[in-house]
Amino acid sequence: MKAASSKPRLGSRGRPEASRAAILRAAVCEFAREGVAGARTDAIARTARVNKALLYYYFKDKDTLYGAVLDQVFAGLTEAVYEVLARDLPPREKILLYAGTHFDYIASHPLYPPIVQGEMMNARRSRSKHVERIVGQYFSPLLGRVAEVLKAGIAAGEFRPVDPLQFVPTMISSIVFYFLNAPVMRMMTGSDPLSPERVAVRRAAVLDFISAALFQPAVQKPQGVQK
Amino acid sequence: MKAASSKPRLGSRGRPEASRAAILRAAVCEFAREGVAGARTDAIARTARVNKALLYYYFKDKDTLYGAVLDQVFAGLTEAVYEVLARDLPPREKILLYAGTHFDYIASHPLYPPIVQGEMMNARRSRSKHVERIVGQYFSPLLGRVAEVLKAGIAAGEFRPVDPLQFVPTMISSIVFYFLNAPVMRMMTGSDPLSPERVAVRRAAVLDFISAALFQPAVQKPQGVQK
DNA sequence: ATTATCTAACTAACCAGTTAATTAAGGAGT
DNA sequence: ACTCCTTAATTAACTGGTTAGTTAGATAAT
Repeated sequence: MKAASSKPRLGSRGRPEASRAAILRAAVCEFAREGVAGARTDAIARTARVNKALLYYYFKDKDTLYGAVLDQVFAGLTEAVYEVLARDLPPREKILLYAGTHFDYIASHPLYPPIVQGEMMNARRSRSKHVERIVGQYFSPLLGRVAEVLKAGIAAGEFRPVDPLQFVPTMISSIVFYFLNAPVMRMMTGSDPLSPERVAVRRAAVLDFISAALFQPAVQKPQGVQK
Repeated sequence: MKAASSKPRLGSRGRPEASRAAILRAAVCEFAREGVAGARTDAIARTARVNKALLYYYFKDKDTLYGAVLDQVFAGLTEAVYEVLARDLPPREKILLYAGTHFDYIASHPLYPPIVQGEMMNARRSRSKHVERIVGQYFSPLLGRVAEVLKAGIAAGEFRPVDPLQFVPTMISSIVFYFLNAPVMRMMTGSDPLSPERVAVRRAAVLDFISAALFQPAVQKPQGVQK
């Protein structure tokens, strides 16, 4: 009775990190579904089974909470992806491994794409504060790392001479778009595009697309490629 | 003095279609920048230099106005793109012409991508009403048309045997993503990704990606491609 | 008793949508 | 050509529901 865990109903001092985490989790869900402008703090509090004032106890305001959500999203992705980018692998394998890892991370966190895309779109409204941080802290470094792999592959003659600044965004778009538009896809096909089978098919298609668009065709060194 | 045109300041009966059009134009801008939830009817009215009540005179409510904006966006794209899809051309030329036309339309209407993407993301909140219409009226038919071109090209042996349901979204994502993320790109590179030169570079890159990912490599019929 | 955690109830601002009045043009009668 | 009426176009000012954020206090662990 003295310790804890006898009260399933958290009184006034149920473990604090649990409350904080519940708020964050609920916020991820709400921001993903409704966007920054559409998200309601009351809804977040209700989902987290917590009084609304507690949001403001742990987070300065709605915008700060949103920032924390963004950090969680990007930190997770970055961690997953950097691990494989640090490995010592030939360019072909490395780029496919990176793409596959990025894909898998998103596939296992289906709430994240709308949050990321929502933030991308906030960037056009000057006051945004978060975008700048996200870009500097997560985006630019990631772009740089992947670009290096591309350059290495091009230098080795394994990749077609693409511009990394064009190719990396294209690659990422092919990974992310499917999940962003999954609801629309469901509407068109009737079946669930997020089912494991469909996701596996998409994964294969993405890697195939990247391979075909990037890898130098099998011919070793003919005269000149057609135009 | 009796006719019109002597009063630049619209009294109470300046040409009505002009007011309606001004509202729609302002709404496109506001919805593009702020999203459905973030858009403010007062802001639209202010931008259109019109009293807010006039929005409700011409459009039932905010959501109806949003629907009108969506229709304007998709009708324009559909018209531009269908024209080229109707032409009698070999698959390679047709698919590149389609992609180029789609790209050009978006490039010349930079406010549209955020609106489209915003609507895609609304689809996950069940009540949306618009999405269903948009998908049925514009999206599914377009996907079908482009898929036909792909199938023709595959049958003719000109294209790799891709799944149209995977490839078309990938293609569209490579076209659209650049414009969606232009603000972030500007942040990373410092220069303006929407300048005519940069857009031209992107256009070339997109068509190159599509060609490389889709077209059967020059070799006629070797044994087996390297898995 | 002090401090960290938590809540019910409140407030101030905001914002979609309404109302009732105003303005001008077209016509109908004279 | 002049008054009166009707109707389309337009607005200033208001309303009521919603929502971000606050306050003052409660609860328990130390």
